Amino acid sequence: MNKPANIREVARRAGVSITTVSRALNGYPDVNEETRKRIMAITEEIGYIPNAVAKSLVTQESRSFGFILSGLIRGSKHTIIQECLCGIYAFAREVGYEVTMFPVDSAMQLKKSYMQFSREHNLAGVILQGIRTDDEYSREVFSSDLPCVLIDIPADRNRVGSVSIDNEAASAAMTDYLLSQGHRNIAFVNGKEAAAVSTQRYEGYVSAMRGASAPLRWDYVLNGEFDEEIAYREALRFLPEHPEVTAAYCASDLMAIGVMRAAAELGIAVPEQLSVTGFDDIPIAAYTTPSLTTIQQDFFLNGYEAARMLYDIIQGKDVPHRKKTPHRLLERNSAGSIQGGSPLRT
Amino acid sequence: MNKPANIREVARRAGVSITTVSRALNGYPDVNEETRKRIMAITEEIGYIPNAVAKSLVTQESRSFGFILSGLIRGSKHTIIQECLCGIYAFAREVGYEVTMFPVDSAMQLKKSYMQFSREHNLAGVILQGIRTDDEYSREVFSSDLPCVLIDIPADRNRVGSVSIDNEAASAAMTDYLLSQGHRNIAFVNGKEAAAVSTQRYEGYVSAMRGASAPLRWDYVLNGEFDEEIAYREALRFLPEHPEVTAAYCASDLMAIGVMRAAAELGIAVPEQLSVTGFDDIPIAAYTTPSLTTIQQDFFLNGYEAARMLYDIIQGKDVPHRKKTPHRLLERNSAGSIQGGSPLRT
DNA sequence: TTGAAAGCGCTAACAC
DNA sequence: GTGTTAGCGCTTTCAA
Repeated sequence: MNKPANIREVARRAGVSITTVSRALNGYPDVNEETRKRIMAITEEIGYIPNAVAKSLVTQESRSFGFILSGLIRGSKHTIIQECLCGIYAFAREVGYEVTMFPVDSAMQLKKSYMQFSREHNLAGVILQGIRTDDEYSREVFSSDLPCVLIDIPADRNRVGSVSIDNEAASAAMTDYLLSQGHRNIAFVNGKEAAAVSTQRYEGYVSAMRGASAPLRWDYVLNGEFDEEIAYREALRFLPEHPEVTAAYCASDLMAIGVMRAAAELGIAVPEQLSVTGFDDIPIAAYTTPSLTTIQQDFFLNGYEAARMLYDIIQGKDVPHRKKTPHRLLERNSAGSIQGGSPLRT
Repeated sequence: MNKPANIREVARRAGVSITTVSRALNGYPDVNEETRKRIMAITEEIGYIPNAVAKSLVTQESRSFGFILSGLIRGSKHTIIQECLCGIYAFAREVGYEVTMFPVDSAMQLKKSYMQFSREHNLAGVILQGIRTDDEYSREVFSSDLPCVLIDIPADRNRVGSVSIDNEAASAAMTDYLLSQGHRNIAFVNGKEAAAVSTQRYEGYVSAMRGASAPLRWDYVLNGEFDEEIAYREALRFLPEHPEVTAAYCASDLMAIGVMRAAAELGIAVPEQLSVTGFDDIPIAAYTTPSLTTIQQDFFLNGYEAARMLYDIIQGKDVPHRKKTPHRLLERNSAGSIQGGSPLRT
C-alpha cells in the first residue's frame, strides 16, 4: 500500500509552503483566492486527506467521546447497547465529535484501565454504561478530572454527571398499577444487587406496597439476577409454594419472560391466574404470548442525553449533572384485573 | 483539566533522556536494570500513560480495524449489528487491535467518504457491513488498496475479501424442507433487491423449486423489503388471493413475523393452514407464537471471521478471500407437514 | 548502556 | 498573503 499523500506533497505541487496549504484547507481568510483554488484543485487531484491523528496531536484538542461499556456479549437478547450507542452517535454527529468504544469484560479489566484507554486516545470525556458501582476502575475515573457521564448509575460531582430514567418512580408506578388492578400479594423479581437500578426498583416496589398497605414480605422478593433462566427457576420454585400470589412484577423483561415460561409449565394461566409484568420494553416484549406489560425506557435517548451532558461538561457549561429521561408504562396483555373474580390458584 | 504527564516529564524525573525512557517502556533489552526499575517506578508514581496517538504517528503503523456499517438505527428489532461488532472486538482483542466504528446513513454519506474516514484515522483496514452494492463509496474502497472485508457482499479481489453464510444453499435448504413437508405452492417473500443476500436467497428458492418441479410463479414472489410492515401488508393482499398457497418462506424473520400477523388477522392458522418460515434467527423468533422455523446465522462469527480475514490480508498472508460461515435450519413450530391432511384454505 | 538529533504530519505564533 | 520556525509526544538511527 503506497503511502497516502501528505500536506508537504500538496505544498510542493502547489509551489507554496505547507503553512499556506494548512490555512487554505482550514478555511482561514488570509489566503489568496487564486492560491486557495489551486490548492483545492491539487488536493482533489491527488486525493489528499488530512491526517486527523497528527492534527489532534498538535492542536491538543480532542473531539472524541469515549464509550466505555460492559455487557457487549455474544447472544444478548436485547438491543439496549445498540440503542445507546446509536444515541451517542446521533449527538456526536451534531457537534462533529467522534465516538471511541471500549467494551470491557471481567476478563480484560486487568489489562487496561479506563483512564489508560482515555488518555491513550486523547478522549475529551467518557460515557460509562453497565459498569458496576463497586468496579475498581470506576473510582479511578470518578476521581480523575476527566469529564464523565454515567448511564444508570447516580452521580453528581464536579465533572461527573449521570442520566437514567427515574427508576424508583417507574417501579412504584408499575406496582401501583398492579395494585390498582386489585392485586395485593405481589411478588417482586429483582435484578442484580450490585446494580444501582436494582435497588432503586426495589425501593419503588417497597414504597408503593407500603403506601397501599399491601403485604411486604421478604419471601415475596425473588432474586432473578437479570437472567431469564434464573428467574424461570426461581418462579418454578416459588409459584407452587405461594398460590396466594396473583402478580409477579419483574425488574426486567427477560426475567418476566422466564417467569411466564415457568407459569406455563406449571399450568398457571397468564394473566388470568397470574399477572406478570416486566421492565425495559425490549423488542421481544411485544411478541410474547401474552405480550408483556412493562415499563418502556428510551435507551437511545439515554445515550443521546449522556452525550449531550458530556459535551456540556467538556465545554465548561454549568448544567445540571443529573438528567432523568422519560419512561412510560406500557399496558399490554400479561397483566390483568382481579376485580370481581377470584384468580387464586388455591 | 491539568495536562497528563508526558515522556519528557518521566525522563526529567528519572534523570535520563527520553530515548531511554522510551526504550525502557517498550521493553528493549539494552537498558540497565537499575535504570529500568527507576523509570518504571516513576511512571507508576506520576501515572504516566503513553500517548498512543503520538506513537502511531511516528511509527506509521496502525493497529486498528475500521468497522463501517449502515443500519445502526433507532428502534432496530434485531441484534445483528451488535453481534457482529462483538465478534470483531473478540478477534481484535486477540491480536491487540483497536476497533473504530463508522456508522453511516444515507443522510451523512455526502459529508465524509469511507476512504476519508479510513485515512484520517490511519486504519489498517476496514470491515464493511450492510453497505449496498451500488453504494457510491463502496467502489472507492474496493478500488483503493486499503485492505477490506465485506460482510454479506461477495467480493474477491486483491485486497478485498468477504464473509457470509452460503445464502443460496441455506435458502435452497429451507425451500427443500418445505417441499419435504409436502408443500408445493410455496410463496417467497423477498428482501431488498439491492442487497446481495436477497438475490442469493431468491436463487436458492428458485433452484430448489425447480429441482422439485414445483410451481415457480412470478406472482408467488412478494416484495417485503426486509420490513415487517411491508411484508404484513403484502401478505394481507396476497393470502386471500391465493388459497392454494400453503407455505410462505420469508427472507427474514421480521418479514415472517409480519406475515404471521397478517395470517392471524385473516383467520388463517399457522402452521395448520399456512406454514411460515423466516431467515436469520433473531432473538424474537424464538418467542413468537408459534415460534419461528428459520435459518440460523451466527452474526458474531461473521464479525469474528471478517476481522480474522482482514488481519490476514493486512499481514500479507495468502489466505482465501472468501469465507462461508455455517448456517443451520432451526425447526420450530411455524411450519408443518401437509402429508395426509388437506391444509388448503379454499 | 545511554543520549543527541531527526522527523512522523500537522498547526500556530511571528515575521516579512 | 505568505513563509519561517518551533513544537505536539513519541520512536529511531547513529554516535559516543
